[in-house]
This record gives sequence, C-alpha cells and structure tokens, in this order.
Amino acid sequence: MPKQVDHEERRRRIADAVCALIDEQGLEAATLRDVAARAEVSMGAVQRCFRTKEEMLHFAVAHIGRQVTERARARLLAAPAQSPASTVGHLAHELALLQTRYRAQARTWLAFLAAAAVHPALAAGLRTSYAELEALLARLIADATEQSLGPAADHPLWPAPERLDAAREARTLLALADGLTAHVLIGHRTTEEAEQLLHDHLVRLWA
Amino acid sequence: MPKQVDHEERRRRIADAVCALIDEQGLEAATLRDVAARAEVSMGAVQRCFRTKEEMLHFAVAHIGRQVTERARARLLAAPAQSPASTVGHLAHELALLQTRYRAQARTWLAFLAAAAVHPALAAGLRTSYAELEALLARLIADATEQSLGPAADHPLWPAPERLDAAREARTLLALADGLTAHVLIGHRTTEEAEQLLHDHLVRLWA
DNA sequence: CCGGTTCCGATGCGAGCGCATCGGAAAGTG
DNA sequence: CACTTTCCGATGCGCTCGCATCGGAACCGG
Repeated sequence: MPKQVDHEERRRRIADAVCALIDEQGLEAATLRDVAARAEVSMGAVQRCFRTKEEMLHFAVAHIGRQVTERARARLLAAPAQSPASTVGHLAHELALLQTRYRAQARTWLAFLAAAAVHPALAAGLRTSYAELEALLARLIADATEQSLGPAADHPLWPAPERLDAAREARTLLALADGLTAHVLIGHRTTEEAEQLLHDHLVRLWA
Repeated sequence: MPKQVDHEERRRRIADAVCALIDEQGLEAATLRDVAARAEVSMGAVQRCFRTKEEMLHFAVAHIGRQVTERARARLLAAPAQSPASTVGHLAHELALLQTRYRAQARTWLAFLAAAAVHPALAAGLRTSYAELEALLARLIADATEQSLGPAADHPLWPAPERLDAAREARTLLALADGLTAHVLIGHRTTEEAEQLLHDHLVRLWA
C-alpha cells in the first residue's frame, strides 16, 4: 500500500477554501484553480478528491451544514442549565449567523441557498441541514413551553392557554432568521436591528 | 435624426430575458450571448444598451424591483374596501412570491439577493425596493392597528393595549416572507406550509 | 536493488466568456 | 442623387473555465 495523505482531511481543507472564496467573491469565484491555490494544494489534487466541480460544491454544502448544525448542538449541550427559553434565544441568534465572526458562513450559506434554487443536487444537502436545525429548534421550543406552562396541566380557570405549536414556531423562527440574515448581508438591516427584531419575536412567542 | 428603435423598450425587453434566464439556470447563465438570443436581439444591441454586463444586471435588478413594488402598490389601490388587516395579509402573500406564477420572480430575486451580498452595486438596487416595500407594509399595518384599536383612544380599563410598532412588524414580516420564499424554492417547505405559517404569523400579530 | 504499482502535480485542449472592432445598412441634407 | 451621419449586427481577440492527459516521483514486495 503506497503513501496515503489523509483524503478526508484534504477534502475538508478544500471545502474550507471553497467557502472562503465564496464568502469573498461569490459562488462563481470558486473555480478549480483558485480553490486549489487557496487550499494550497495542486489543481490535480482537487480533481482527485472530487470527480467534478459539482461534486466539490456538493461536499462543501454538506461541510458548512455540518459546521452550523454541530455548533448548534454544541450550544445546546453546553448550556443545559439555562432556561430552555433563553437557550432558544441564543440558538436562534447563532442560527441567524448575525455575529460578525460568522459573517463569512452567512454569505456562503446564502450563496448556496440561491444556487440550490436552480441546482436540485445542492438543494438536497441544504435541506438536510435545515431539517436537523428545525428539529433541534422544535424540541427546544417544546421543552420551553412545557416548562413554562407546567406539564400538561389543564388549568380550570384558564383552560386553553394557547399552547404553542412547537413545530410551527420552529419553522417560523428558522425562516425569520434566514430572512434577517439576508437583509443584513445586503445592508438593508444593521446587525443590531436584526438582533432586536429576532429578540422581539421571541418575546412575543413566550407571551 | 436617423432611425430610432425605442431604447427604453429594448432595455426592458433585455431585462426580461435576463430574468428569464436567471430563473431557469441561475445568475451565471445570464451571458451576453444567451441574453441576446433570448431577447431576440443581436448581441451588439445588448452591448449598446448597456455598456457592460454589470450595468445590465444592475438594470435588471431595478427592473424586477419595479415589477414587485408596482404590483404591491396596485394591490393596495385596488382593494381599499377591504379591512387594512386583510390587505396586509394579501400583500404579504404577494411579497412572499409564493404563488406558482411568481415562482420565476422569486428565483430571480433570490439569485440577485445572493449576488448582492458580494457585489455592493447590486445591493443598492435591492435596498431601494426593500425600503419601498417596507414603507408600504408599515403604513398599512399602522392603518390596520389604528382601525382595530380606535383612533388614539386610551381605554381606562385596558390602558396599554400594546399598540403595535408598525415599523417593527413590517420589518419582521418582510424578513419572514423572504425566508419562507427561500425555503420553498429549495424544497424545504411546500407552498401550502409557507402560506399557513405566514397566515399564522399575521393572526398572532392582530391578536 | 529493482520492477511494478500507485499516486501526484503540471500541462494541454476545446469551449465559452466579456468586450472591442468593423463593414455596411438606413436616414437625413444639400 | 451623392454625401455625411448615425446606428446596427457580425466577427475577432484575449482570456479563463472545467476537464483529460501524461511523465515522473514515491512506495512496495521479492
């Protein structure tokens, strides 16, 4: 068995280069040559890792999706002490990729989002991430309402306290976060405004 | 003065071709050659109408922006009889570009949105449209709350009925609509789900 | 030490891109 | 009708793209 540079490691390295280029100059800037240069590997190496450019982009989508979902999961496990409600808040803020240090991810994500509207193969990768994030949010919201309302207690005087539909709220929250992110990226909102709007939405949610 | 084919007319024709191509195959498919073919003009004509490709795209952004905002304004003027609240609902639905016949506009819009995150010149055009739509929505929401709560009546028993911040709600609604549209386009939501979520959001807004 | 296999980086190729250029058609003027 | 001016469509150019190819380096068993 001949020498073997860890292929998976290299793939991730290339995917990072793809994302960096997309962040800086858009999707069409992610050419094989520039990606190879950015990843500091030869162009042939890129071609060996991925049979075609489309396959490379497909992997990059999954790659950035993993980064986001894993960060979300980590955030969840790291803060079990907080109230579920505030955890939802923090998570939503993180999903919205509003913080400056996630600006690059946000731009990349948006680029893939637009591309996915035309190339179904990319859409599949994005949907996977969205489904996972949504499930995470829904579970968290369900926990939060459970806790704030008490477990399945039918109050006699206030019989139908409009128990939240967790799935519905998770979907709405996710869409709102995406929309706000996009508006921030094109400069139609400041980060602060977006954060405020997201916060207000959550406040009303718990009310 | 020699012959003169209406330039403005031609520009709009070309912009339509640009949008059609973007809808079908994405932004990078809008090459000068293909645009010219689709618009059924010569390539030279395109170059004379727009000095550079970037200028063409810039015009196309403004073009589609005008289409959306004008449709919104028309919707407003055509239905002054309805309650402002339901007008907001209809308008939001239309802004979300959820209906099948606006799918093409939605895809084009999303493509420009992603491009604008990288090319500031395009972002300016989008921001103009967003600002207008947002103002429209805000005014409408203000009217609706005015009507439902009565004009500036401070009720003695229910002193602070949480009068809506129209600007805030307009911003949230716009972002939500955009996010939902994107999710529908990549197949993460069905049109029906998105409509339902939008509807639910509005219901809670008026409550 | 060596032949064979496996992997690698560089180069070549055809296609398509945006843009510049050019010859000729159309319209106005004496 | 001849000349000038204005506009138009077609072609050419330089470049970059994704992908295929190839000679050589690295590593193995014997």
